[in-house]
Amino acid sequence: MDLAIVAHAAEAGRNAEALQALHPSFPTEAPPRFDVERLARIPDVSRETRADCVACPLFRFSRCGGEDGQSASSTYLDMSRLSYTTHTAAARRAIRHPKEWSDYVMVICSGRAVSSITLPDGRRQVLSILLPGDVVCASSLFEPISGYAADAITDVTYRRFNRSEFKALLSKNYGLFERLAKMWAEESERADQLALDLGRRRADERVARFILNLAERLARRGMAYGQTMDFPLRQRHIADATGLTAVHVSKVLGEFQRLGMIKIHDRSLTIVDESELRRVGAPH
Amino acid sequence: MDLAIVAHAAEAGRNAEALQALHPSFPTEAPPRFDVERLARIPDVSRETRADCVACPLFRFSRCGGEDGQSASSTYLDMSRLSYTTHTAAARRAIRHPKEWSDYVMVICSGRAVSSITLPDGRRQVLSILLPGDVVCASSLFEPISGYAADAITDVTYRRFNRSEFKALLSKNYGLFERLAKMWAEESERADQLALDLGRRRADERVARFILNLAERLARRGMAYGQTMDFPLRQRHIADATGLTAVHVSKVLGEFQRLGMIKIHDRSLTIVDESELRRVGAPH
DNA sequence: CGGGCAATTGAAATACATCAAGGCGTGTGG
DNA sequence: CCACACGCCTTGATGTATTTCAATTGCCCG
Repeated sequence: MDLAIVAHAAEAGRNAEALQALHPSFPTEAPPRFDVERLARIPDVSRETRADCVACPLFRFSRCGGEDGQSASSTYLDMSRLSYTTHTAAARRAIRHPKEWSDYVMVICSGRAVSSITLPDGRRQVLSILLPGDVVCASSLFEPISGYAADAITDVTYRRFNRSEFKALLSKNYGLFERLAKMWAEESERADQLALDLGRRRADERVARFILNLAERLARRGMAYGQTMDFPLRQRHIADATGLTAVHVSKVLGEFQRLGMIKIHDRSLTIVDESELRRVGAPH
Repeated sequence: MDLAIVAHAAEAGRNAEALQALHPSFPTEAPPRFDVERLARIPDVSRETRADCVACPLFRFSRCGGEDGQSASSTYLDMSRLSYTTHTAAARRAIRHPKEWSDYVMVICSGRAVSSITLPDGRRQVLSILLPGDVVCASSLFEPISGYAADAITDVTYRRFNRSEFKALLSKNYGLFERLAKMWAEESERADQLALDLGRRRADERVARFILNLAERLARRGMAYGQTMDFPLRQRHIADATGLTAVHVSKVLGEFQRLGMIKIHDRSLTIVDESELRRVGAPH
């Protein structure tokens, strides 16, 4: 779930040096591809934004007054009042423990993570791959929740916002609520599609769709280089996301590569034959 | 998703006879078990409510100022301004077509229905069994959506509310928004649990949990008679809800009955050995 | 009475899991 | 710097849960 606006807007009006100190890894997340024309199309915001914000993925990939034409200026300014703290988690460490009932909402700033549910016997379902700008657990925006784990895949930086502050802001700002409602709808659809995938699609379809989905989400953030993307995921992650075993994922991926549909190399993935991948990814 | 409050509150302040004319099937949904003590605990609302509202499941099963102690009075009154129309759908007919982009939000009043997504090749995933008080498609509360079907299992009555009216009301009423946020959290959790079930549980676990979930939802509405509940579902519905085939569902249900865990007879289901069913339903 | 949907049951097929072994890269401690 | 352990990926053999196919029955409804 993109709540990029929350995290980004908090950034506005703060000191660039301080930000650099807080999370030096920020600018390295994606190659700096400053799209000046696009920025110019974003009303109000661009004029008030510091250079470091432009490099911040939470800004660049937000739909905060972006292309979709939402009126964002007032929302944007209001949200800058939210306070946050910035944290890091090393690769393979927990960002959020399943039993936690936290008063905070967490947003990923850089790196990759997974959110998942695990059964006592170890079976695990990952609900989503978390990318920069994603809220760690969407339903935690309004209520403290438990039962969800979030784990860093790569080194991750994230920010914690105070939930009650956020809600207080929300109560005064219907525009923000509108955006949230849209996000809810998207989030629900993603969850429903996941159920469809897990309940009714075969292994190769699931894996193909998983890759395509990830590619699209990255592309939307400008984090894809042509048909190539960073791919730090272990096959275990893919397996838990698609409801398969890691062994079977290995076989499916191997087959995809043998058929020339994708290429995986050195922690990056290239979609070679997109149309074929889409065909396997099957009936929309 | 319970949005009972929406449907019920719309009922307030209207004429009892007119209501009876509009949906004569209302009182027949559940045996009239008027819990006077419980009603007395609901602040404000009970005093202003007509007799027919008490019989209305949208009221009786709503959490509209109910036990959970939410302050509901102002919300309740505001919502009575929403207008609606009442409709019926015969068993096995569509309530909502997948391609529909409707300006309305639909709430089930009586009967049972399913909401589902279907692939071009016919594979179908049911996302939820709709009970009285449920919003037909939660994410349609804020945005028109498509791709979701809703079909009546039994004869169904439902109401259509105007989305923009609802949103307008919402914009003026933060209390209502709070309730919605809680609903969102619950809805998300249900979706996530569904993913876990479909991705990581075996057939018998899925079926057991499906039954237990349904029983609990019905019990919460006072629509269970001891351990027995109406069970108009076809095995095809269970199959599509659990990601299995109807044939396999038949085998699992047969086994459950042979083991004395449940009894299915004459479109009703009795949980005979609840603890065993829970054991099979497996690690919480 | 006929026809279609629903449920049951058994036999065969298959998709995926489980088990097991080997290789490769990487970090780590001697 | 080497040895070693460990996580990760691959591949083949085997096992099994679930699907598919098919035949039978009962039931409801026209």
